[in-house]
Amino acid sequence: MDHSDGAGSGPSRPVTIYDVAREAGVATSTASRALSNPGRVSERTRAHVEEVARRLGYRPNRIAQALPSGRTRMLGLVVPDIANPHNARLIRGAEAQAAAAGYTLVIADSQEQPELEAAHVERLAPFVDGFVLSSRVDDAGLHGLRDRRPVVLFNRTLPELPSVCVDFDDSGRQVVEHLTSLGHRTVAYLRGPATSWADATRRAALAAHCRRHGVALTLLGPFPPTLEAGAAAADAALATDATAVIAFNDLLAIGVLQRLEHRGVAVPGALSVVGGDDIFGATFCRPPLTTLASPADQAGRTLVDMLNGRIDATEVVLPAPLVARDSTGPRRS
Amino acid sequence: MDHSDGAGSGPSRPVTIYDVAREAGVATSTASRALSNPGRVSERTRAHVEEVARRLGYRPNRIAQALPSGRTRMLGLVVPDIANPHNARLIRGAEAQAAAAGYTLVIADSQEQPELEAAHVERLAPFVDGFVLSSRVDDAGLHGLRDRRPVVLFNRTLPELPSVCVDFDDSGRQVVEHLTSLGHRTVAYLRGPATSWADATRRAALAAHCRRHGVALTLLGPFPPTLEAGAAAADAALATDATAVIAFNDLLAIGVLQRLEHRGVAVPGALSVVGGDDIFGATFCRPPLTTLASPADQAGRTLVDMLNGRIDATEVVLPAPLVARDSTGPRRS
DNA sequence: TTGAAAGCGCTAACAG
DNA sequence: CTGTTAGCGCTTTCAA
Repeated sequence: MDHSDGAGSGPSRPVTIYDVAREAGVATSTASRALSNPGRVSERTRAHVEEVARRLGYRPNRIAQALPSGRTRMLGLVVPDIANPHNARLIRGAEAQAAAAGYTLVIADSQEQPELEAAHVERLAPFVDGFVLSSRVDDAGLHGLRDRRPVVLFNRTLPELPSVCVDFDDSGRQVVEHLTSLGHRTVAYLRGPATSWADATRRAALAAHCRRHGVALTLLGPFPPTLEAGAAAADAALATDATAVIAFNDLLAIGVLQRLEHRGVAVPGALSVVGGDDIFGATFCRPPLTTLASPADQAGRTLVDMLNGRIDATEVVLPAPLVARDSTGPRRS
Repeated sequence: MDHSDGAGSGPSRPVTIYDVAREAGVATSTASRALSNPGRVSERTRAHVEEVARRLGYRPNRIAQALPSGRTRMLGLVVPDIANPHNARLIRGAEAQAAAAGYTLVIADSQEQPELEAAHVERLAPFVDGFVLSSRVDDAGLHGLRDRRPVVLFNRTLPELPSVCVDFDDSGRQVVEHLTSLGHRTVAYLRGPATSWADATRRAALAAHCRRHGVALTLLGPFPPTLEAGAAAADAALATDATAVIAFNDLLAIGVLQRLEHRGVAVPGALSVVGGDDIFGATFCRPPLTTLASPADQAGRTLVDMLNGRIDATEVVLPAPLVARDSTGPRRS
């Protein structure tokens, strides 16, 4: 099928606003106003220009629009691991809200590497109006970026930067109380990446609540937050006298579960295991994982709203209720 | 034109190539050449301009660069479900190869909705030099897009469009032979989305191989390719006399496994289950899932190479070997 | 209400 | 090898 308009004369160039203006018999500025700034032009003209534009199949060149204004109506979202279902929820939430506001969300995966994250941000920056970051970059790097583009942070706080975080303190309390109610007095925390603000915060909250409840807390790691790292993490935990372990996230926790099964350690009989974000898999691993229901989708929506200035709060904290499944149980006697 | 910088008055505008040229005492075109077209300028000048650019902190305005050339060095990748770990592998592969070629990959999630996919493509098109699509859009829609931007397809073929597909025929053969070798003679296929080319192709391959081996094949569905849909799919399968079921993908297969356990149906004792893409979760669901090792990461790399013209093959077919785990076993007697 | 014209920052002819 | 200049397509003053 031939969609060209100039009777078979070469590949037809895209229709510009000049074509529309000429065809409609008005100035380009009038055409521009009619199309994108209705109200500053007579109704008759507007309708006419619009009709012509439609007839010609005119599509504004977004790049050209962006050049003078500097605005592209695109938002960047960088996650540390796109294979982690937890981030999929963040993405879904952010994307829905971005679309609702007429923005396009572009997603990038930093694979837990701060350098890769920085590279992505560097590349995307010229094309986006702002960033949602689930970041592994250090504070200085984040501050540097802020001068270029507006930034909002997921699960991380930094002075001057808006953020949405899980309530690590309260969820830490829930976990510790859950474990103490089951009789546990010796607990190990399996750390996530050293560059993770969430890990540091979670760890601190856990430490505080353990102290308050007279629970001994052992810190193990850091470990990569992956299924594979679960083996080493499980072995490390078994080398302590902990009767329960809390993992940085579900990926690590499920990996731990696999290793424990492999080593013949009963869960929760011999060891209780707690995860961190209630991902896909937490319901069907063996045993189903006790974890925290991280509200990543809502976080995504809220972050985009903040970036667009539709919410002017600067530090939003979202609850992450404990979901008790079968990987935790009474302390072995 | 006023390109002055006005010594310290107000928020410093970004430094442009004009600033660099003036500071270096050369023409803008010389500065441009020195920076982006080395070789057509004297070594001395090049070095000098580069030094000045660095000192001033010059960063080319990508939007401005893209306006005349129409090229942004960005590639779009749209997947039907970003929460499906299978797609995460596709993304990883594509991203790595894009980065290696100096491209930025922007990712979008169509949530299995053709309309949403079309909307994403529409929005991204002005900003990307081409698309990798794991598409649910119909053939006509795809052809329309092709006139706008280069497109390559994952797990779908269409005349005139380059594609990378899993070898559905051979993987179908492997599955059928695996099941017949276990004594199965009555098999059900749990369909995926009606808009999925992969589903249609897989189904056809399965049908052909079943016929060849004298196996009765029942088609059930279509079902959404989700964990949740697994319940209905399992129930439908149990209502037939099939002794083995093949699911469109692992998400659905794992959902089936959950439902079967819930209903007290032994796997593989009473029913064997086969998945489709070997995702995260396939190793630790109960029982571990027999499935096909879909080479999504390699597909991602190859697709990007095709888009960049680094590979000029037009239809690449990748093998997806059967991975036999514990969800398949001898037919119940 | 409409038109003319000046840029947005960069690249690419075309001269010199 | 380097400088001058004309756009890329659009928005936006500034006049009329």
